[in-house]
Amino acid sequence: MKKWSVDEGNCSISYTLSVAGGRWKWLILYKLFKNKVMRYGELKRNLPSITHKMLSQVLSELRNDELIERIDYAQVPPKVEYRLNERGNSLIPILELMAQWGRENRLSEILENGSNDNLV
Amino acid sequence: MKKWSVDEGNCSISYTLSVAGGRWKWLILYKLFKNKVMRYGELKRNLPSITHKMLSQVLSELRNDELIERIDYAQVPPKVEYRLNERGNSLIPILELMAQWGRENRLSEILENGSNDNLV
DNA sequence: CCGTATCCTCAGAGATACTG
DNA sequence: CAGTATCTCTGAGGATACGG
Repeated sequence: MKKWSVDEGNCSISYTLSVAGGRWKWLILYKLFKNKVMRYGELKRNLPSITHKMLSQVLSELRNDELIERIDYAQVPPKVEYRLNERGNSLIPILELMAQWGRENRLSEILENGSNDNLV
Repeated sequence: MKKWSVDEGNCSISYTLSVAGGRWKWLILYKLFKNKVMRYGELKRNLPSITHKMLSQVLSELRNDELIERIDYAQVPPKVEYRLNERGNSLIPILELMAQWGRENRLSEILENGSNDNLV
């Protein structure tokens, strides 16, 4: 059985989750959306608790699912950039709503433990 | 380390994912949105590959995160219903976009293997 | 700097049985 | 019917090293 079934519940939302689900994908897509284009190491630094292996694995999956584009400058030392492609860009409305919902619904926690400014 | 960090990347989208992330939550929220109110067994039947334990665990988490409401009719045999509460309803725009994106972007696969009608 | 391969661990998910 | 507890075990994910 495939872990993130494309058809679970005969529901089109399952397909969306099958390409963008999991712990990291939405987050990475959002980072790429906000920064337009990012290098591998830049992404890594922006996601403190992702591991090397995880990041390259997830980037590879996103590429296979045709959501991002990989630009290899074929130089030494290597320089590789990632950006959303057209299909990836079509997810932006979802990303923006998710971010907006997060901002609005964290209010309670912010009131508890103080400063959580400068969130993107 | 908490698995779905609320703050990963200092990004408000992380909070959204911390309450609605994972393999099942968006899907369950979507089912509740479409059907307004569902019994436990009804949900179970609608999600073929979720296990008994998983479903009750996830429902419990959604309840703890104040996204759904549990109505116990306190009768024998038991009858329990679930529905989105107000906070849960505020996720509907996201759910609708996800479903829409899924419908539109599955086209390629549909063209390959034929009939995929009647998807919600 | 970027990416992959290998090994290994442990937490998450399944199976099953039990209770109200 | 709805939910919990226990036990087991698999495989996702971490650490590490190597390679282009």
